[in-house]
Amino acid sequence: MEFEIQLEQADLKITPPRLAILKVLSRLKNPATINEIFARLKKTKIDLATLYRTLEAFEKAGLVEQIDFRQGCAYYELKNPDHDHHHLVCLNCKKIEELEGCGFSELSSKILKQAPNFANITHHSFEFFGTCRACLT
Amino acid sequence: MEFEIQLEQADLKITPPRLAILKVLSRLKNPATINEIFARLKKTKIDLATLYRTLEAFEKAGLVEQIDFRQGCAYYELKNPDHDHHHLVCLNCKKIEELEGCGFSELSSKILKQAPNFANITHHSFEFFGTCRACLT
DNA sequence: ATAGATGCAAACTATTTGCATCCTC
DNA sequence: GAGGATGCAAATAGTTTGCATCTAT
Repeated sequence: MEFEIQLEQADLKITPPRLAILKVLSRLKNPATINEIFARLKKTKIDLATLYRTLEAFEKAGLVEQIDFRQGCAYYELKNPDHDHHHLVCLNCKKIEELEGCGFSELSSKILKQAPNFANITHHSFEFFGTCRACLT
Repeated sequence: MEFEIQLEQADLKITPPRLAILKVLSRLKNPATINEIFARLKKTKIDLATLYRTLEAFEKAGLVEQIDFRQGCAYYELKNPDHDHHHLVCLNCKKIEELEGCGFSELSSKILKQAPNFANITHHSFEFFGTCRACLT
């Protein structure tokens, strides 16, 4: 199975909670909050603390991306190295729209040239916020 | 005084706490957390709740920018419409380096073309995270 | 067998809210 | 004088941690 391989390659033990979480993440159409992910796991009873710890481990392993949408809680999505993309979020209804990528690798080296005190760039946030037409009233 | 004018133009009453907070903000070299700002206000005793409410009011009025640096708390800095810039943050020692702007207005209209469901873009996050040379060990 | 993962409960931190009082306009 | 601003205390929400038990390797 694909999920087992992902975990193995990330040096993470293959456990039922992790498989269930990966499955939920793989079915998301958009980044989701801990609570949204938790809700979709209801059938597979998993502790919230485990969910937090697992997502943290996934992030460290590079399997998951944590995103800040200014909603006071973190959003998560599976990381796909081949799919550089960002988001546009309606600050009113929280609708999330995907945007094409920013060309991170070139951007990153350009920035490093501008910042001689830094050795590398490992993460970035590149999100946009506004009002969607439906919320314009 | 300049601060009084800023408050007046923002339709905010001129009060001692607000002036003190503006003064602290104006002296920051980098975005600061609530606690850092609070610490610099020690002489002017202001309640934390007031600080939160004030910064929120300032943000709504466009005087202040709230930034997320993935540290679990918000950072704030005075907004300067003429100085489009972003940041590079060391995830280890939290050092903040300023980067030149992203050309937001052109970027924004480009993005709106890509997202027909959206009416406007009011905020964006554009921050980079990595390791500074001093933390490389 | 052992290191790491999980569940449960408790703790923590950042932030928000209710309300009485105070101050600016 | 009136409406908004402040301080204080209490509440909330998201997240983290300690620890005993369990499980994957």
